Amino acid sequence: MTWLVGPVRQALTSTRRRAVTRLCPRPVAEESPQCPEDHGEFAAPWYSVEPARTHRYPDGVIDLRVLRDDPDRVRASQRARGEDVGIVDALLSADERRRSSGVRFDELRSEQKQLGKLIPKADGEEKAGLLKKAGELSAAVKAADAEQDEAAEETQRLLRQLGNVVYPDVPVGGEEDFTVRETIGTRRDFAAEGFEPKDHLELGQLLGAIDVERGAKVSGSRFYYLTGVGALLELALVNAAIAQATAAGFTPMLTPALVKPQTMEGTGFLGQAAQDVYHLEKDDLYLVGTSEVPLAGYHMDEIIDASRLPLRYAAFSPCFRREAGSYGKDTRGIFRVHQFDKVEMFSYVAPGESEAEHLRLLEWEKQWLTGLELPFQVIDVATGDLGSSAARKYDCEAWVPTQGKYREVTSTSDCTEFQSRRLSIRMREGKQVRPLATLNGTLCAVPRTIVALLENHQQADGSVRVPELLRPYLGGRELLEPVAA
RNA sequence: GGAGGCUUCGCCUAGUCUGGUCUAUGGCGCCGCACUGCUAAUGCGGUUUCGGGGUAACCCCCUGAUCGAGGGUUCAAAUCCCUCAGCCUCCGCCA
Repeated sequence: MTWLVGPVRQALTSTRRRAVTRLCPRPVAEESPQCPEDHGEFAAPWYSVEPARTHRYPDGVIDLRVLRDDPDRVRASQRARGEDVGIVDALLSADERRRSSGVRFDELRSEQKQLGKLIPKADGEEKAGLLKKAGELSAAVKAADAEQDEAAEETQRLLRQLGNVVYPDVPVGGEEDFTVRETIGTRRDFAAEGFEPKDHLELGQLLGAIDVERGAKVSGSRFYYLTGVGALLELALVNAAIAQATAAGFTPMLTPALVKPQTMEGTGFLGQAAQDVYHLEKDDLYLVGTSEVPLAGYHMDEIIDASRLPLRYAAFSPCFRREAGSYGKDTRGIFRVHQFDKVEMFSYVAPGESEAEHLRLLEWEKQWLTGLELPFQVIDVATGDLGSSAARKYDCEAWVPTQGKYREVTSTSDCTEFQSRRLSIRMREGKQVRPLATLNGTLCAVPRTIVALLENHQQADGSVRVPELLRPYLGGRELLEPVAA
């Protein structure tokens, strides 16, 4: 492992009070004595963290100054999402109150500080007089402080309720109002091939790959075991996905599955999605529904030098979902489950870069699904179906023959500055410090990918053809074959 | 789970006992300028983040907050008290 040194490092860290003191980047230059460890092939950047100071002023979805200047943009976004529009005016007035009470506090506090300097120098009667005055001033300062705090909290509370401002060209409407961007791959004609396709559960049982009965016995409905080739298939998928992501320059990560409320809240999962999140009350920790959460939290309260962007991480993690709003939906098999594993991509980029990065994430997803030889379509998800953090979302939906439908297997969201503002993640560019953009995208959500693979690659005899991409990860196996009952 | 130590504006650090002179010291790093034929060296200046106000806007100016977080005592808190978090050391328990 070698290091960038000298002028290159200087160029990377050219700002005044830079966030990065040392880098351990991938390109090879010459030996440096500074890094104590060899990070190997997948070196994560090694750097000292510049913590962002916490502060009591509101920081939410958008810059309050932007809101003041162009409230109509936010109103339009809320309307498109089908969410509260009146909140914008409540927010504007709370902000007004916050600023005016802030001015009062500042003036009083300034006076108090000046007065405080005179006291130790004074004696006798003069001192008594000053103390009396200072006492009165102190009470006034406390009152003004409380008022300011109250107004700031109210502003914060309202600000946090706003969804991300959607892009103006996102299709408006509900779940069914998406637009199809493109359709890729060819759907098989099972009638022409002369057999009735089996669904993924039947196939999974034939192959000895999926056991939902025992999943239910041990853990309840929507739990399952992957057994035999099913278990091997997951490991193959995960390894192949990590390999693709790593080749594309992502840093592979294994992340915590339990996070603090602050992290969960900052990523936007405790708003409309809260009912879908598992909470461990005793410890006040949340089980993540996606590694997007720990990946977004990774740089929480940090300032990242612009030269280090984009930062790309690919995490493998378990995901937990209560599926509270989906009783009765997709109850058969492993399409919708409470626990599954997923390889997720996550990017930190400069705000102006987010749309381009979003398309890149989509391309990587398409590359993955194409490699698995699955027929799928790409949709631009409608405003009403976006998570609160997303300004736009593209889903890839794989064809599921036995359902006669395209079903979501990957999803990529451009969260613009939503998460970085809430988690206080910023970038330093020259003298400027400002929020950056975060994006996430599924590479491989294991159970759904298995559903699509089994159904699309099944043969008449119940065996399943392994796409070439996966063969090296399955010991060269070309076919998954039924096991004797 | 128990005991102790630590946490200061990139990094290291002074300051905490004895509250006000802290506008938080010094070093390193970095930025700018000067000087030397380049680099180096030296000198001088600068170097947290966030809010608000002034400004058409930038530079800039004024002002407030920020010494792990929150609360308390006080005219006044880096400094005293309480709660919590994180890190380190030791003990116990446990994959």
